Amino acid sequence: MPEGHTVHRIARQLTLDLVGRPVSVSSPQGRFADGAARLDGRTMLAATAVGKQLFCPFDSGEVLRVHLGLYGAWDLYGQVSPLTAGDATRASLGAPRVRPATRLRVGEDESEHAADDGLAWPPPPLGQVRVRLATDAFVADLRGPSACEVLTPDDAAAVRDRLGPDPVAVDDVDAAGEVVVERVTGRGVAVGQLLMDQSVVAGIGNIYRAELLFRARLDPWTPGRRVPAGTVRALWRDWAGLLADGIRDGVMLTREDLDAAGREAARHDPALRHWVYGRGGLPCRVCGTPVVVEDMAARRLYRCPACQV
DNA sequence: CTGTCATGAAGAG
DNA sequence: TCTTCCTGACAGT
Repeated sequence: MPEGHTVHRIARQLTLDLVGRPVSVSSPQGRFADGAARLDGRTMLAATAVGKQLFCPFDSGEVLRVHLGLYGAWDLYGQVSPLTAGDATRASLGAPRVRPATRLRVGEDESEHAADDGLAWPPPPLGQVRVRLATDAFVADLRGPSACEVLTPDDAAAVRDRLGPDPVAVDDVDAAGEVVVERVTGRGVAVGQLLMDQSVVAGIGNIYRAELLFRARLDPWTPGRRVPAGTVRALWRDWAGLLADGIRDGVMLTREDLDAAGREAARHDPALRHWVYGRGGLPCRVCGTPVVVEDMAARRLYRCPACQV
């Protein structure tokens, strides 16, 4: 499910297929009925991700805010615009009323696949759909979010202000990096915990956390104030690069050691994608020492006890 | 069928 | 640091 790259991809998708159009907003499940009624028929003005949060301002002056949490996902149907040149063959299959089809699950491991859905348009909601955003040609169904609410622009800005920098959302990447340097080196909390703190840096989840720290060969338990500023800058730049890759490819592939063939294999096999995440007890890909799994602030932490110092 | 686990984070104490 | 919320996949019975 979602770390930062997923939400940026969703923002791009909604920008292509909903922004600038009046959007039919409903809540098939009913739990967002009031919010849906306030937005229904309004034009979506933008769709923007900051960290793991999605903000969609409407011409009513209100802002839809969505956070997927641990389980949230979007299902897309109909004429789904290609996000990158690479998927160009697989978009908009035919006229929606005749051949709805492309169901594209975004949020899980993003193995997006088209599936023939039958004949009905609009497609019947699958599962508990909190909100449906629809045009004649495109449907986006949101299931299982931890947050889905309508905010005033001020309240939306307040939420954004509580977040640390997101490399994709900031104007000046280097200046934003200095903010992260201050927020990491100013505290005694473990750096592994600080990278997961959305008010320090936005968008990093458990997988990127483990992988960024391995790539830096840095022990996650190092207190923030013991991490050299240059190391934090390098972590920030690495995060910016990994996020850009994830947005482009739709996959969290964090191994820079793979050649083109290796990367292609890893795209299809989650077991090949990471250095340490999910590899507890397995040999470190660099030194062979078993990867350690332990708890850090109630989340699973993966690290190589030999490489990361 | 049940139990377990998961890429998140708010809120209580 | 613990509990709670939300959903789905999968392993085991």
